Amino acid sequence: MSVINANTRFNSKLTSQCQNCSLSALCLPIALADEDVNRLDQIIERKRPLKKGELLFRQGQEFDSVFAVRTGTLKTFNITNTGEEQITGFYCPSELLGLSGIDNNTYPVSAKALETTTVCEIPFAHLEQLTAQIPSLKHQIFRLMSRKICDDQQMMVLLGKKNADEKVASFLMNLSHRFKKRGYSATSFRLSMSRSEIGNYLGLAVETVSRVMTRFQKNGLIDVDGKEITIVDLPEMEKLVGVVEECGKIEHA
Amino acid sequence: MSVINANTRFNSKLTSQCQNCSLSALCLPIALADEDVNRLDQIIERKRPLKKGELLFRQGQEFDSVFAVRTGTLKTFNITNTGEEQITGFYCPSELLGLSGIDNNTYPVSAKALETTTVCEIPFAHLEQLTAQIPSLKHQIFRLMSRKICDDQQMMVLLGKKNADEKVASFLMNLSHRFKKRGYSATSFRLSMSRSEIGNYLGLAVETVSRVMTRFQKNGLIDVDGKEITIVDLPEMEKLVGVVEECGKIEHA
DNA sequence: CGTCTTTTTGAGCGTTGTCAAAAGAGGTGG
DNA sequence: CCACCTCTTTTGACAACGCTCAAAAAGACG
Repeated sequence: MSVINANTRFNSKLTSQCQNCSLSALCLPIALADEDVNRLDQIIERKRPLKKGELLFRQGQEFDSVFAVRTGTLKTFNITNTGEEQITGFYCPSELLGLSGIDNNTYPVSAKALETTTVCEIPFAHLEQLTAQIPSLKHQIFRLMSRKICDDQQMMVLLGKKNADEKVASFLMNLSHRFKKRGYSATSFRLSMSRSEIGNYLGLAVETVSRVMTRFQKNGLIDVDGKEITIVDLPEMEKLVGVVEECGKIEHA
Repeated sequence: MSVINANTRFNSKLTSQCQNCSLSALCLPIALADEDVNRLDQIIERKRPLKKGELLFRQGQEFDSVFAVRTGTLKTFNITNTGEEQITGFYCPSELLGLSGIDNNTYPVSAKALETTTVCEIPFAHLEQLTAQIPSLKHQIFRLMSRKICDDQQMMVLLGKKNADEKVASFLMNLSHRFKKRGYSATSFRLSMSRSEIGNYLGLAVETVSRVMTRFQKNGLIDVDGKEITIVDLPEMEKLVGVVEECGKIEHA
């Protein structure tokens, strides 16, 4: 479980580029001119896949790059002084992680692959240079960071105000929305994280997560088969989510 | 309690400018050339003071500007679908708010003055233009947003993992650090928010906040006199804070 | 000085965490 | 391919932390 060398490229020539990447519409939801996409392409490094459990970067490590998930899932987490881990986020394909490292030039969290995962590495210094030439790229980065702030604040509402049922429902519906946006089923998907990781993330004990999910199934809200989740009663689940999810709900141009 | 007109300037010529502002070192912790500070100055509007309870901006309102607090304090909050408010942050002098509005071009939260408060309004479109001419300003904005992401994640750890004692201790120590950074006493300060607002922010009932503070006083950790707080046993308080506060602790250049 | 709000304090209850153990899933090697 | 081991998930019993309700005390404000 060592941090993989940031310089290790993986078959760079053969892997798809931004133009061909099915995620580009999500990853770059701006109308970049072809030449601009090319310029972006040139700074992006496509790394060898991470195996389950491998670290993409480590808390305290010098910040170099932000990463876009291509396939797989990652979690980011802190290690508290009592030695336990606190998960601060899960990252699905098309999503960007590492932005929190800009401030101190150090990653404040570690990022670990939950399954075999491929990412695009975007050296931030290069990206920042490029924003001087492509103003819309700059705006896009501002927006991505702003969005992250919104999302985290919704998470704060979840942690501070919601009970166990609402937390679990919100978590599942959040994943549902994210899968839907990527063109996957909004009602049927596979959890790449363990119950324990869900509980950790939601501020709940594992047992509580398990109990809530079982009860949801009994009540016909969802169907659980191990890590496979099917959302059966979408309206009722939405109702449980409750509080307005300002940032998550609104579709972005 | 209406939103004040964003165009209302307050005595713009007479109020201090960035060069003279005692907060500039915090507000602009970068070595901007004099001419650059001037350019920044020109886009900043200094608004008339907000009275306690007035809104600086309202959830759902179109995003125009970010704001730097000059004096006073603000809170940002969401209104949940059950009509209750969820406070997402408190803002002290030199701190910037409104960044979460960039993403949707809409403020996802409302901002309300907790006391008489003055702010500098920075129209974001102008600021963004200016970043094209001043790369270090652009970097500074990236850093500020990155910092906000770090801070919010620390807040997520607090809400998800800490008990009532640790939450209250963390809250007080966080304020202490912020006051210290601004040159005020780290051990003696005035809370501009009510117990109810603290509880709301920390995910605790008012009564719990009150009880914890009373107990802290009994145990010689702090001294409470209404809204006046004195931190008596700083090491013990730091110990209670517990988990590593990666972002908050490190001093920024 | 009276009224309204905020804060404090007390009592009792409920949700969720902890502990424990069984059941299930996944991985390894013979 | 099955047996075995380990890790994860589920389920149950119980306890505790923090919430709710209620009322008194202390401030704030006109």
